[in-house]
Parts: sequence; C-alpha cells; structure tokens
Amino acid sequence: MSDMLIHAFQTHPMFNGISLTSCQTLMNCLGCREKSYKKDQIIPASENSARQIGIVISGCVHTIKEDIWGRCTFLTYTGDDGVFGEVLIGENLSERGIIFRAAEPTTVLFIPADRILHPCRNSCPFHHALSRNLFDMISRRNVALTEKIEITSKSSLREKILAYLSLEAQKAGSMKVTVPLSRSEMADYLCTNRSALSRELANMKKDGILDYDLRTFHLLQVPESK
Amino acid sequence: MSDMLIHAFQTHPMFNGISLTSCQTLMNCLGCREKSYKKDQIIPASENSARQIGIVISGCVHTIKEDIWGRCTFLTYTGDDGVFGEVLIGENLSERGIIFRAAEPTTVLFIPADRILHPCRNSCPFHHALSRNLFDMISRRNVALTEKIEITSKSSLREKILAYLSLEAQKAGSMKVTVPLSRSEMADYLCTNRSALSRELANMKKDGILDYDLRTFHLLQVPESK
DNA sequence: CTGCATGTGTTGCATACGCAACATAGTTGT
DNA sequence: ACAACTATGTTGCGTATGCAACACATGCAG
Repeated sequence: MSDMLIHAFQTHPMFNGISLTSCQTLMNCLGCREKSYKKDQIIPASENSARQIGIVISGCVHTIKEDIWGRCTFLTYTGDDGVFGEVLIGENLSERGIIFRAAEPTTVLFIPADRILHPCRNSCPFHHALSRNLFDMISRRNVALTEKIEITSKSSLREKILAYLSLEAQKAGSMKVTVPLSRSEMADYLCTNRSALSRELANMKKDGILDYDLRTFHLLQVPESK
Repeated sequence: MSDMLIHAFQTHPMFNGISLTSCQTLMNCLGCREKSYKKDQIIPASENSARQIGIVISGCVHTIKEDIWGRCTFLTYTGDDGVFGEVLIGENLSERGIIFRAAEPTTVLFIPADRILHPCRNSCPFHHALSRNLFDMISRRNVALTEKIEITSKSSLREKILAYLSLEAQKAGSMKVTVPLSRSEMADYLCTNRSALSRELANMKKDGILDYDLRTFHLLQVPESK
C-alpha cells in the first residue's frame, strides 16, 4: 500500500474513527481500487458500471455540468480530503451531464457505493463508521449548499454581503470576523463581480454599517430592514 | 397506532421497502415519538437534547433562518412525505439559527438520528432500509440544491432561464417540457421577478430560441455562446 | 349576468450593478 | 533597485432588470 494511501487513511474524513490497522482489511473487504489520472483527464462516472464513490487522495477533481446543448459550466472542485460522486449513488443519473475531470495530476480511491451502505456478511467493525462518515460529509455539504442559496437569493448586493457576513459572524461567534476568501473569490461566491463588491463595501462603510480592512470585517449595527 | 401513521408508513419514502407488519416493532425499537403542533408553533430543533429526524405525517413545516440581527428568512418548506432536520445530523448546529415552524396544524414523527445510523443489537431487518432511505433523501435534496445553485448563479436572466429549461429538458429527455411551476413560482426559483421573467421569455421567443405557451416550453435551437 | 380572484403578459421609469479601465500597494524573484 | 505579478480600491458608462401599474383572460360564486 502506498504512502499516499496511508496518509489518506490517517487524515481523510471518510476514514474518521477507523484505525490504520484495519485499513488493509477494509481495502479488501470493500473492493477499493486506487487509480491515477493525468491533468485534464476525464474520470469515468462509474467504472465497471458499478456506482463508485471517489475519494481524492491527492490532486484535485473538478465537477462539471454539461447542458443539453453541450455547453459546460464549472460546478465545484474537490481537493484532497474531499469526496465526489457521493450524492449520485441513489440516482440513475450518470446521464445527467455530470462530468468529473482531474484538474491536475490526481489519485483517486474508488469505493463501490453498495459496499458502504450494505453491511458485509463479516460485519466488519468499520462498516458502520464508514456509512456514518459518508452521512456526515453529505450533510455538511447540504448545509453549505443551503447557506449559499440563502445568501445568493437575496435581491440586493448589500443584502447578500450582510447575509454572508452574518453567517460568518454566527460561525465565529463574534461581530468581528476574518473571512477565508479573497475579494475576487468572495465576489464569485456572492454571484457578483469584484468591483461591484468593493464599491458596495465602501458604501456600507460610509453608511456606518460595518468596518473592514482587507479580509477582516467588523459588523457595527443592525442594518435597517429591507 | 393512528390511521395517519399507518398511511405514512405506506407512502412515505422514509419507509420505502419496509413492510407494514414491521412498523410497530420499528416504532418501539427506534423510540419514535409522534407529536402534533398547532399552526405557527415552533418545533424545537432537538427535543430531549437528542438529535431527531422529523418526518412530516401531515401538515407542513417551514424551515426558517434567523441571522445574527434576528431577521428571519424563509428557507424551504417540508410538506407531508417530507423530512426535516436531516441536514443537522452531522453538525452541532442547532445554534446556527435554523428554526422549524408548523405552517399549519401538523403532525410529526420523530426518530432519533443515532438509532437510524447505528444498527441496533437485535439487528432488525429494517435498519438497513431506513438508513438507505435516509441517504437517498438527503442525496436527492443535495442534487436539487446543487441544481438550484447552478441555475441561479448564471449572470443574466436569459442564461438562468436556459439553464432551468435545459435541466428540465434533460430530466424529461425531450426538448419539449411542461414545467411544474407557475410564472411567479418560476420567477422566485430563478431569483428574479415575474414581469422581468415574462419580458425575457417574450424576447427569447422573438429571437427564435424557444417557443412556449403557459407552462409548456419548446427549446428550438442552441443559443449562441455567452 | 356581475363581481371578485388568480394567472399571465406588457410597458415606462429609475437604478443597481456588470464591465472595463486605471490607480495604488504589497510581494517575489533577479 | 527594478520588473512583474497579484490583491484591492475607484470611477464612468451603459444596460439589464426590479418595480409598479395596467391590461387581458379564465374560472368561480352569487
């Protein structure tokens, strides 16, 4: 077993609570396969026609959506310690135009989906941990998606900014937060553009709603209701 | 056991593949509780401090988000045959300002989350079905949320409309689709307003991109790239 | 029939915001 | 020290679109 794989076992959230000593057994029991891809190579949605969950051991996988006219849009990226394909398990939807592509040289560990959800007849102790971890990851993504929708569905840019900063402040438990995004990334996240974001932030500072410097924001007062 | 509950067992996706004869055993084994709420009553996120999954037996539950200034926004609704609270399983986030409220007289069946994920020591046969069903429901919601983000993050209204109709067409497997939303609902979904939507649809018809009558749309040609 | 409610289409106006272009500061490499 | 690059802020312009107001059709109740 490669060093990279061992490292993944120790750090990847999918293997949370599973001891390193079980990992060889686990690999065999689940029928995992490790596979490497070159940059820009397409990762087939389901190799061997069995549904797989892909665990990114190293590198980065982009999830891309192709519409009925063949036009592609970038959906998300999955760095190492990430998982892809997990929500598609219950769906007969490899035909829905979802494409996975290695954004850089990437190694993936595939686990057959049904082996995670079905307990095996040896009832290996890690089965339960695996399915629990899978639930956790999907749930977390679910929360993240809901947050993003909550934010971007505000009608004005100012409301979007406030929703975003309010959420970050709630997470931080403080009215003063340092956000993990650069201005351009924040603009992308809020579905606006960088200059408009800068402009509106300046307006809000002028209006006394908040103060900021680079990535650090300080929420000052309740904004008047929309 | 109430008639309503029996009906839920027979129709709710959470009990897919579980025979009606198991349901009394299931209720006991899982420690389910049935509870009713009046209109506008708040449903505590976790009764008894144990995390619960709420299954809407009848009525409707609204999920509401409260920001740090106490301003509330409507997130989603969960009608009967729905589930709420499931995204919170992996998170210690009852403190994140998510509120559940009965939108009308509502009956809810609570199932402790850990009893679904952990196999019980009797290893009742339905445990596996339950966790599989829960997984499916969460995944489906995840896909729905991703779709919504994919659509609403387009920069122009025309692109949003095309993304939405493209997705519906993909689902229907046809360039001709009848959408399940009224104009106002569609406008809400696309994060725009009804008149702007009507206007842009008229423009697109004029440009020969599509044809439509009320809820039926016909995609005619590849729109030029943005 | 009349009146009211609902769903949809149309249009004029004002403006928030996308976009492009430029300015400034910090960082890195040579 | 200089160039090159990146991150952020600023500003002017044009327009897409939010909003409000009105028109029209359908259906339902009395």
